Amino acid sequence: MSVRVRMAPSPTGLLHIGGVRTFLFNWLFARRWDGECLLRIENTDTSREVEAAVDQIERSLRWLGIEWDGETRFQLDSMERCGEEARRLVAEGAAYEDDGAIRLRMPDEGSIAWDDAVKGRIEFDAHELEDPVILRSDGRPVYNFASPVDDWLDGITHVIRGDDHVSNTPKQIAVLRALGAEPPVYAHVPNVFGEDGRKLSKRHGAVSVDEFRAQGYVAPALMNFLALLGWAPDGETTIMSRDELVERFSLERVGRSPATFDYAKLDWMNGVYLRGLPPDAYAGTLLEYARERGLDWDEALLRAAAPALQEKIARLDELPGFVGFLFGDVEPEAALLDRQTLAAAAVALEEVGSWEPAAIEEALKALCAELGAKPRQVFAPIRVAVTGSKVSPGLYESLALLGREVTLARVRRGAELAP
RNA sequence: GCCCCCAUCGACUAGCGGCCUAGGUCACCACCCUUUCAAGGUGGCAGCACGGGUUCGAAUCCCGUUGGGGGCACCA
Repeated sequence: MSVRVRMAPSPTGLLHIGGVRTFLFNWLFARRWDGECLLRIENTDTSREVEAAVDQIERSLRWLGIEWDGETRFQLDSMERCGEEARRLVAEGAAYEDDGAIRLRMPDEGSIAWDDAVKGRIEFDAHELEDPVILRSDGRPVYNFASPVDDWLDGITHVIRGDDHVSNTPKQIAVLRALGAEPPVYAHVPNVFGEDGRKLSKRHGAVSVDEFRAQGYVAPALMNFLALLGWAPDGETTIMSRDELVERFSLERVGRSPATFDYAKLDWMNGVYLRGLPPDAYAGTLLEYARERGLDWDEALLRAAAPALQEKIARLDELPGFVGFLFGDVEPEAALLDRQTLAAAAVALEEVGSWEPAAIEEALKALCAELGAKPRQVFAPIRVAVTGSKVSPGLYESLALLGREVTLARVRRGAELAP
């Protein structure tokens, strides 16, 4: 039997990163076993809000590189079928009417148990299980009924979901058994926590895929990081491509204890991916990000600046801080400037023949010798005058990129501004 | 309150009875490199929650305690 799983988001709010991690495990598992991965929206109504949420979910998943098979499905579409099945169960005596609603008859004796693919055997005593409502008095199915019915109808073989569903599972198994269906394999993966050990929420930082994207994380890095949250192929490997993740993924190696989301490690990993990009792919990434952020920057200039940046930033949102000076005026802090150094620098730079990094370096080195000062002393005020910041890409490259005219103007202005 | 789950460095984890003097990665610290910031290099700090068992031998198995999480809807 081939594998078939489903990603089942509810269309409320933004797609949460914890949920995405669960979806990733589903997708990885399906790809690993050459199976199918469905996308089923667990909606109970159709509205503009739902539409927007579905759109956001699909966009986020696509951006991350998690694709699904076939059309997006909607739980709402099987509502009628759920009603029919519920009435069938009543007719068969497996369920009964109660105050207009329909309840499933749970066993009075024994227990309901299953071998969870990540948590091992889980057992619930029948005495603890009350007869759950499966159809509301208004005829709409309840989640714990609609979900297993859909799983059955869709031929789902493995239900991989957050472990907050553990206590729903006996009810769903009972539904399936009453229906005469074979329950799927269940795999309950631990949830992801924020740094304070509590549920990952907004105040910990980015939580939706859109936010991670806006902060300048790249999809392969985020995928790699997410995969390692609660799963590890061994004790050594950390950087893995999409293909490698697919190849090595297994449910058996998913941990049973919850993991904490570590933003610092994500930053590091994002830097690894950014640095590993081929030069033009890197430039393309910068460009795309700048456009998404609404920065109307000159393409050629940004591309030219890319190499000077690649070793510098771990997240794309550091971009404006590093190369913004190339695309707009700067306001240097006067206290960081030095009149004498800048005046001398202006003279030295005027004499540079061909305006390129090597020649600029030569001129500035000579200036250091002339002033009898360390490069760090001489370069600091120049950097501030030209880039408006104490931190920038390499000075020679920065000046070369900026051009002779603008550079000289800023150096001279810096000399005037200096105390 | 009842039920279920979980427990290795600050974080992610490897470990599935002897390869453990507990390994890797992030973070942190120190040093090196260095025009800033990074990147890189070298070294370092740091952990089996606690208490009982089982065993020749336990991070690994069992029980209890403590701590954390989740669930107890005509929500999903």
